[in-house]
Amino acid sequence: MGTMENEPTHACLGEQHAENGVAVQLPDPLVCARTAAIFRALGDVSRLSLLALLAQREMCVSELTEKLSDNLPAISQRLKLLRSERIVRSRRQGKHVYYSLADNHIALLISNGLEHGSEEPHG
Amino acid sequence: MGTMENEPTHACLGEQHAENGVAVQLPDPLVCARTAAIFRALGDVSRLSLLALLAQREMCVSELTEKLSDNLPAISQRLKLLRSERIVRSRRQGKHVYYSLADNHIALLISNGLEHGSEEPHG
DNA sequence: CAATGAGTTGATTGATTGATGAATTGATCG
DNA sequence: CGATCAATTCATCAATCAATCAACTCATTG
Repeated sequence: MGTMENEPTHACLGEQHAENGVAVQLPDPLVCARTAAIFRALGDVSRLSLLALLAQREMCVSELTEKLSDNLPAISQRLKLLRSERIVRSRRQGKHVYYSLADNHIALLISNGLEHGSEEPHG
Repeated sequence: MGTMENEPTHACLGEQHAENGVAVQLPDPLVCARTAAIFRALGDVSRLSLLALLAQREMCVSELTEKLSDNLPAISQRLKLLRSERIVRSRRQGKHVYYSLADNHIALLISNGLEHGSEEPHG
């Protein structure tokens, strides 16, 4: 819109904000982007349910379909998205394609999240 | 399997899927829903950048606005959403409202995520 | 109590995104 | 090879979501 580039609408006029003397460092935009992408991928009930199963053991698409009482193309779509974010890995064996969590870091992220979700009293 | 209700489009016909003999337990839908909501809230670059700042120390809305070079209403909106998910807490002091991460569990979730996002080579 | 600065709320709009089902590929076996 | 089961891909449509800005609240100060 304006030629005024990036002018903040509001700001504490002239106030010094380092009240406690501790300077903060801006997060790396690239790191934030990658991390947010992962969180976004985990932030869907269907996908998270799927991952909660894969956190227990490797499973093929049809078994996931069966356990989640959903249709196979839907599961496959979700797995594709999760694989594009390197959250799951796939391995073909005959007619079946087996999926598992990509690494232990992801497994921890998921179990920590689920733990938090379990503990929450309510709201 | 009795009636036609909820018939999956595809399934491994008659195959036994517990090849390794380990039964999986379905995740609690309520836990999944709450956890997914938290992950979804973390899964946005603007919100995550904001949280990365709050992970360092408590800050008021204007300081966040300044550090993130954004406009105040936008920041406030994001904080509102994060507060509704109990990810941040707010505390008023005079004209200023100070925000911080809601609890240590959330702080860990965020720092673990960012750590993962830093390590990833790329693709 | 008027003025000002800090923050919130509400409504609208544009962009993402997830669900769905048909068509396609890949693999095994008779 | 042709049949069949497993899985992926593609395109469309509806629902969700984030940005934006004006209007409003709340607290302080002159």
